[in-house]
Amino acid sequence: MSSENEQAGGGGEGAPPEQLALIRESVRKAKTPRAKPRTWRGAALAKELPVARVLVDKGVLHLDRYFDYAVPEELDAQAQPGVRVRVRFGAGRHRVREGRREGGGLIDGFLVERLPDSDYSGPLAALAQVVSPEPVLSEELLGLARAVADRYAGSLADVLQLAVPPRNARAEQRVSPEPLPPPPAPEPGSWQRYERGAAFLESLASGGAPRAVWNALPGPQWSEELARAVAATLSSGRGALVVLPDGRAVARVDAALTALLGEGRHAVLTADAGPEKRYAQWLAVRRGSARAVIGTRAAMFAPVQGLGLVALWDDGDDSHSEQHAPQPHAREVLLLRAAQDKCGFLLGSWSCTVEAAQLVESGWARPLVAGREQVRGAAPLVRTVGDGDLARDEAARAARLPSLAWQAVRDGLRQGPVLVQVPRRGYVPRMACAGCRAPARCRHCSGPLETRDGGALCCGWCGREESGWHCPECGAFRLRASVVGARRTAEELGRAFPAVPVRTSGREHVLDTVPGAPALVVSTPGAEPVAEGGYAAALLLDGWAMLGRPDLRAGEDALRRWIAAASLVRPQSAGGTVVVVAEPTLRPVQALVRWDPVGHAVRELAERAELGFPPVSRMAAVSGPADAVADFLRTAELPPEAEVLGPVPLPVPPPGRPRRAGAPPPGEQWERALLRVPPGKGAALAAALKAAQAARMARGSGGGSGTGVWVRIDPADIG
DNA sequence: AGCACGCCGACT
DNA sequence: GTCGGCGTGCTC
Repeated sequence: MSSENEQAGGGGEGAPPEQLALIRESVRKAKTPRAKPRTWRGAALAKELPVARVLVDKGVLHLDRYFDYAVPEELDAQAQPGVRVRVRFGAGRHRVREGRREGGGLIDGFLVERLPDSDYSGPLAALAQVVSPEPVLSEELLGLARAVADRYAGSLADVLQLAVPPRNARAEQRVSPEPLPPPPAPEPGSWQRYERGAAFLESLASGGAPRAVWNALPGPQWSEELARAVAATLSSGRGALVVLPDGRAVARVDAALTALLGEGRHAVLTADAGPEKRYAQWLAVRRGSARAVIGTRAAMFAPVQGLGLVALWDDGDDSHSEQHAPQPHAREVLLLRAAQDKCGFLLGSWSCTVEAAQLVESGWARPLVAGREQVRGAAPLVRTVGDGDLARDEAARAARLPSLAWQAVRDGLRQGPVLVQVPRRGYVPRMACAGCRAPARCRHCSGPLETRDGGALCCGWCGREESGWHCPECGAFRLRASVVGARRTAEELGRAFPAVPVRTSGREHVLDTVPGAPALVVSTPGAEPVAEGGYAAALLLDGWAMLGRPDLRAGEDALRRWIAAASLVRPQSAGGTVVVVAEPTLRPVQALVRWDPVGHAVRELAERAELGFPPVSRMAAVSGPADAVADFLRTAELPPEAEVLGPVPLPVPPPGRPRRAGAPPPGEQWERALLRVPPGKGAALAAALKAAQAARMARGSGGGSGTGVWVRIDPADIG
């Protein structure tokens, strides 16, 4: 889709006569919709399809369209759709010296299409170079990138930067191995534990495109189950793609696939391989020598040939959110991909996100769940204890542990390793009702209430001050901020069991596995090692920190992390016990006890719909210096349904801390407005934001730097 | 982003 | 007259 420019480029008094002639000619020709391609003299053009439509590789939004170039005869053979090219681009090149155009820089681009003529009325510049004959940008990949750019109000070039790895000549030179013939369809194996598990595999194996939200049973079988889904898809002669949250998960599925299918059928795409190896793997996938791909989020764009299945494990893990503009989420990208390629879709997790529940609720995907007796057979016993109930035991008091928790650890250590989950530092507490601990929300827009510097209670979304707050749940008038200090508890715990080794796993040093012998394993959420034979018990100490985060997902996230830890514990029948120290009446705590993450997500979804929260409504955040945000909101032509919340001041980041994308530079005061649209209007909102951003950029209020604003669709941390 | 075009004020 | 200020708009 290239926008027609009716005016001739350049022109004016200073132009050389040759150019004036061309301008006059093009003005005359402007009435004819399709002009014959003309270029500056001297160049012999390709005889067939002499026009190349090029996507210029610049992330700037107002350049987010195609430009036509003439194909010189000598580049005719190489200039195929999908190849990387270099072109001269930039104004001020309407100078002719020695019969050749010059000026403007050489920039990279992708050749999108070859055409018989151009709808551009001016003279075309010629392609400067075909960088390599490798057609890296297929029609499918371009279509996907376009859809992702639209969904996230980003530029196509930005998305392509995520989707196509940088070229490496040596990797391109390597010969990719011949593809292996499809393997036989696998046995359903442990998929039989799920009500529709075997049918799901059969559908994949027979060329179908089933779409499922899979609530995985606790335990280590998930990676093998994913491998079987991949094998079933391969057996139908199609390709499969699995996106995983981190390197440890990739290693597990890699091992499971190798065990099931041997080497050579799947490629592993992770960021930690060097650029050459990464590109070589990517090329092997594109060339069809590996039909199955597993990897971390960058693999979501992998150019798998004849895609039959896209799968995602644990979509609630925030590492599935891309860090680079426009920050697409792997789940959303794979959704777009499944829709575009009409392939199977599998979203698996031990837990369940609200988005996953919505896919089932809307009828787009079917639930893939196990019966209650299977769940009971696989899950540990979960017990809760409020943090008021302190033990009488001296050592337990030192560790500030309730007696039930203390007993669980002591008993567990007789049988094997015991996992202790402690919160990560840096969780911001939010305001909650002092009586029932329900989160305090704004009565106008349901945003989270926060205390400002002056001590006044304000909404974090719309900025309205709240003076007469009382709890709508229980009627109490007092608020409390959540506080934590459980890391110390874990240290005390280690001191209380001096005979037992203490291992720690956390951000800096993550343990992959621990032996089955008695040990205290202290870990932050997400870093829990797998224990051989499963943990005998787990103690989840971070209730308040997890539930107190100023985030919409606090409840869902807490449940997901608890479930992830508890899934590493032996089943109840083998003595596995989990104790969670948190208020037993809270919804996520109850969901853990009943082991019902799906039910929790469904209820949460209903509540979000009622309150106008994402993912039912779609939200976007616009942040930047106050005047820039105000200007953006004034000039943007938002859809009529759009609701503007705020802007409110963002916290000023203290100096010295590394700056996050979209966050103010240290010491600077920024504001943020939230935009909200009802279901079905997300695309319109994204389009409006993209247009407004493009208009601002063209006016020179550059994006990212200077007086620009950041636009983020589906913002995280929105209270 | 660059970079030229173009329409206004000070200058040889 | 014309040199050059930077405001505006385009880049095939």
